[in-house]
Amino acid sequence: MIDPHNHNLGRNHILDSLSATEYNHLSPLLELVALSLGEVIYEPVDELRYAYFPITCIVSMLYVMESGASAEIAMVGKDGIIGVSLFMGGGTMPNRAVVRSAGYAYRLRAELLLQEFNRAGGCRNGALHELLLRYTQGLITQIAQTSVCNRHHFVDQQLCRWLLSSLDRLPSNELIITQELISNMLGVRREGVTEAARKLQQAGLIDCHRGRITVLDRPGLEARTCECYHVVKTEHDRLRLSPRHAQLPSYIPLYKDGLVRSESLSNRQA
Amino acid sequence: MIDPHNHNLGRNHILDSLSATEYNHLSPLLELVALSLGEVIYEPVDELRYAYFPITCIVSMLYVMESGASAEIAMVGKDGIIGVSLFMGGGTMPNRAVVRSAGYAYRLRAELLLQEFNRAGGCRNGALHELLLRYTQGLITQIAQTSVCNRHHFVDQQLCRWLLSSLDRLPSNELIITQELISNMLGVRREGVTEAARKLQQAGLIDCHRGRITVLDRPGLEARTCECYHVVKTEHDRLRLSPRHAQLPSYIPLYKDGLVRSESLSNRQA
DNA sequence: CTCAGTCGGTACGGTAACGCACATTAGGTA
DNA sequence: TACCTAATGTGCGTTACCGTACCGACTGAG
Repeated sequence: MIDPHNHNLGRNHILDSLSATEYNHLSPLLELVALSLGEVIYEPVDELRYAYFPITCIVSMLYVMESGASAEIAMVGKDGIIGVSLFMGGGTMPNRAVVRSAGYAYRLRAELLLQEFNRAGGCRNGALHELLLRYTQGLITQIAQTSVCNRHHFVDQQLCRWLLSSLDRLPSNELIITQELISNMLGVRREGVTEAARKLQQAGLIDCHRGRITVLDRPGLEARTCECYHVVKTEHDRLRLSPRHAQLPSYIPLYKDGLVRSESLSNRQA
Repeated sequence: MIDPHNHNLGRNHILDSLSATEYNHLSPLLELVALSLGEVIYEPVDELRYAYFPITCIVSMLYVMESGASAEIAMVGKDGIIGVSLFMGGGTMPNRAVVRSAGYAYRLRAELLLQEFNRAGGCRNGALHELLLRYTQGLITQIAQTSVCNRHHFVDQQLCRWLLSSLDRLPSNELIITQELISNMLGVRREGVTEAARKLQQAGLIDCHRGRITVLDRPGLEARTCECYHVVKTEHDRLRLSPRHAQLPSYIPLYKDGLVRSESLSNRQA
């Protein structure tokens, strides 16, 4: 069995943020598992038996509509955990978690996660408690920004955002995924993704090849994506780094004089 | 000063779910405030000084883009709390919270909220801790479903969803809001809302009149809205009612054989 | 009452994305 | 090798929504 720690595959950010004492306490309980493309971690009504800490894989939370159409709600990789409903108290979530990039993850039995989550560190809650909640706040921002992006931005921009977000969670610059799959994540037509990808390829930013996308020019993608990517990334980094109370982000996109600025709700200017 | 408890204005669900002992401990710390339309509770980088428990008001969390365009991320009324970033650990959130329906709320100083949140009940976390986290999970579902709705559903359906969600948080069947404002929440053109509202009015479901919308036929709206409303409502009720581990919802919309059902990611059928 | 400003209704050309149909090509398999 | 399927590319009519413009009507202030 491989050990990701020795193979330089990168590790899970939440686990990495634990103190040595805490990690040593937890590590014998973790089980390394290989997750393959398409594997379903949970369905809408499933009570989770495990929480997953991805290392090299990426898992998508996605909602599948009655019509069969779908949309990705959030993606989780080495930055996070699958199974927030365990410690948030709901037990289940009305969406599906599916592996969309094969790789490794640690898994932890649900009851053990809860035990660690509720373990008091001194008179307060423990480190894992704080880490998980802070990650979940970042997840909220990711979901919210996806919503905004769905509303206002072009497929081209959304594809850039999606590629960049994926890249941030992968060890290389290569994505193993078909355009059809991406279209299911973005909730658009497959042809729309093809069209957008063609533009990026013509601009020399990516190379598409039968279920494999190689990113050639990351800064180029960053220049083409919408603000949504940056908002989520900045917030994510802020929440990851700040141990207790986060410092303000250097990127402050919202102090435009838009809708509902101060007193009046109706002072909108473009 | 009015006391909402005596005026039958309804109360805040989170506070209501506390035991008598816990509520009595908290209640002297709560301050009743009147919030007026357009008031901004927090801006993206604001450290919150108070958490707000709406009673009769509705507060929207909305993101305002660089261009000035906006989109509502979630709405919070008597069902919830404004200020999740306080106990989730991030301190701030990259969006704006603004009062979009005037009314009353209790507010609680941030440090007192945190104190209560972290207060252990026996060997475990306290009731408020659990209530707040469970509410936050519902909030996640609300945000996620808004994202899905933005992607896939018509403005007509979204307007129905929005009206119904608002209605659930209001004491009467009357909304005091302009169509322009609604368009800012939904992130669409004002004319789009006018058009959709006209259809609903012609169908006899609502009555629009200069910044005032009266809902005449709630079931009619429910029949016209998309699944998104029901998903959020069902999940919300489930999370509110279940004290520890939630029972399964009676409404299970996701067991269609859509995308990424079991093994294969690419077995999509409409 | 008068007037100004807000709010809502209507129209029209433009366009991003859709639904569908079909051609092409790469890669694995017999 | 030949074949078959999955993956990608392309075209075309349709449509929901956009941007803009303009107008009528209601409301509240003076």
